[in-house]
Formats: sequence, structure tokens, C-alpha cells
Amino acid sequence: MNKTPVMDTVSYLLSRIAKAHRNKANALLASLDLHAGQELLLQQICKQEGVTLNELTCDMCVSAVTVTRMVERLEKNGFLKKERCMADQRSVRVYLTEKGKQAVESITEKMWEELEKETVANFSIEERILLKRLLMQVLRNLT
Amino acid sequence: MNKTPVMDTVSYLLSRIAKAHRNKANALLASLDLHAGQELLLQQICKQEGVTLNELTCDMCVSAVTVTRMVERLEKNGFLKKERCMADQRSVRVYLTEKGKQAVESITEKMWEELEKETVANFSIEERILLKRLLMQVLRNLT
DNA sequence: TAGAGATAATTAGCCAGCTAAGCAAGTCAG
DNA sequence: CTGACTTGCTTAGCTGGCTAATTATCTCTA
Repeated sequence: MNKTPVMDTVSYLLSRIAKAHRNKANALLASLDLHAGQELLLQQICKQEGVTLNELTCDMCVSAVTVTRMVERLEKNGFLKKERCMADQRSVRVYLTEKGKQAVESITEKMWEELEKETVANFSIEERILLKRLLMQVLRNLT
Repeated sequence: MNKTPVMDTVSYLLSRIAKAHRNKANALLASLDLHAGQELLLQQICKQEGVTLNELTCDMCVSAVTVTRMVERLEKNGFLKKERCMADQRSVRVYLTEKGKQAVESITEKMWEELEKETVANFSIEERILLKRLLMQVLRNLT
């Protein structure tokens, strides 16, 4: 019996697309002095000012170590500031600086909109809706 | 006018799916003593024994530096061996060892098949074909 | 044929991601 | 109130990913 070749699976297509996406995003992020991944962190903080590192860890499905170091570097570069939580001295809360807020705006307007435009170029409205529905199902399957 | 929120774009869904995929894959790869990304490299070499580093760089859309170091580590761990090309002394050709070949087999059988099964769980045949068609179009748009 | 340019690989140095191990603060049962 | 446990974060050390700069080889032209 013939197996489906790896190269012809949905999973493989998704991994190729992810890589292409990251490459596109890198170019756009570099102009903002950001590295890949940092944009998601900033967006998450923007959605919830004063979020704790632990909450960020959960929201982003990333290890606590990674969050600690990304926050450390983003603070050093002036995008956010840390503050130890009064109620629970173990926790650290993070807030965007003005520079951080502007970065999030730029990311939304330039990066995501550009990326989306390229991604679904020459798709009809119906196809876009359909694709979104199917991908949401995929995401549910995996989480 | 209302903009589409970032969280509701195809691009964002794809980035979330990519992360979920990577997390799933990591668990399966760890059992083979491999790290994320190495499986793609080994597969590529399996498809073309004696491929040069430069060709791998192109095939995988990854920088030459990354290929050099991944090959270096995989050689150290006994998955492949390097050999300087006779015809062009600049080039380096890589070949899978027996261990490397077995790893590729395991990856194909365990990792990709498992991943695919989970990814398109509870999709009808028609939906799978449709999703694949749409994703191939997305990939073309991005490359 | 000699030098300029192109090409293949490497080194140095950075960041994102991970696990394992550790520390400090909070919590809770005895 | 004290010791055990949990929780939040950090440090150490690894890998994948990148750019910039270097080295070595090849190629091609003047």
C-alpha cells in the first residue's frame, strides 16, 4: 500500500508556510528594531497592561524562561518596564512604555496587515471565510 | 471604520497553529534524540544522498550558517557524515549513517503521521482536499 | 596567466526557544 | 507558629535561527 508522502501532507504545508511567514515578518520587524517573537509579547502586554510574567507564559504557550529573558531585553531596549507586584512579591508586572505602545501600533498596521494581504492574495471572500473556518478547526484539534 | 483584529486573521491563526505543531513535534522528536528542525534536514538529505550544504541551504530556506552548525552537531551525534567534494573543493557533501536513516524512517512513521492525524482529525475527505488546495495557494502567495 | 570577482563554507556574536536546577515568597496543615 | 509544599521567577547551559565578516576555492576575463 502506498503512503501519503510527507511532502504532501497538511502538516508539512503548514510548516513551510510558517517558515515563509517568519521570513516575511523578520524583514518588517527589523525596521522597528525588534526580533521575531517580540511582537507577540508586546501585543499581549498591550492587551493587558500590568500582566504578570506567569500570565504571559500561559497566554503565549512559551516557557517561563523565555518570557523572563525577552522581557529583560525589551526592558533594556526601552519597550517596557517591570515592576514587582505589591500584593504578591513573587510576581513581576510589566507595562509598555510610550516607545512600546508605538511599536505595537506599527506592528499592527504594517506587519500584520501586510502579511495578511500577501497571505490571502487572490482569494475570494468565500475562500477566506472557508480557510479561516478550517484553520480554526485545525487549531482546536491541536490544543 | 473597523479593522479586522489581528487575532482574527489567517496569518495569526497560522502562527498559532505553527506553535502548536512545534510543541507536538518536540515531544516526538525528543524520543529520537533530535531537536526541532533537525528532522527536516535529515529528510532532505535522505531524499538526496550526497547533497551539498549549499543545496541544503536553498532547499530548506535557511541560512548557510544554520545548515553548517546543524550538520556539525548531527555529525557529532552520529546521524550523518561530511565529505569534501572532489570536483569542487569548496563544497561539502553529506551522507546519512545507518543511525540517520533509521531516524528518518521513525520520523516519517511516527512524527508526521501522528501530526497529520491530529491536525486533520474530524475533517471529511472533501475538507482535507480543500484545505490542502487553499494552503498550497497560500504557500505560492508567500514564496 | 594573473588578478578580479563570484561562490561555498566557516567563525563570531546576537536572540528565541527549551530543560534542569535553584531561589524566594506565599500557603497551608499539624 | 513551624516545617513542608506550591508557585513565580531566575540562572546555567544547550540548540535553531539570524547577519556580518573571513577564508578558501573556483572562474572568468583582460
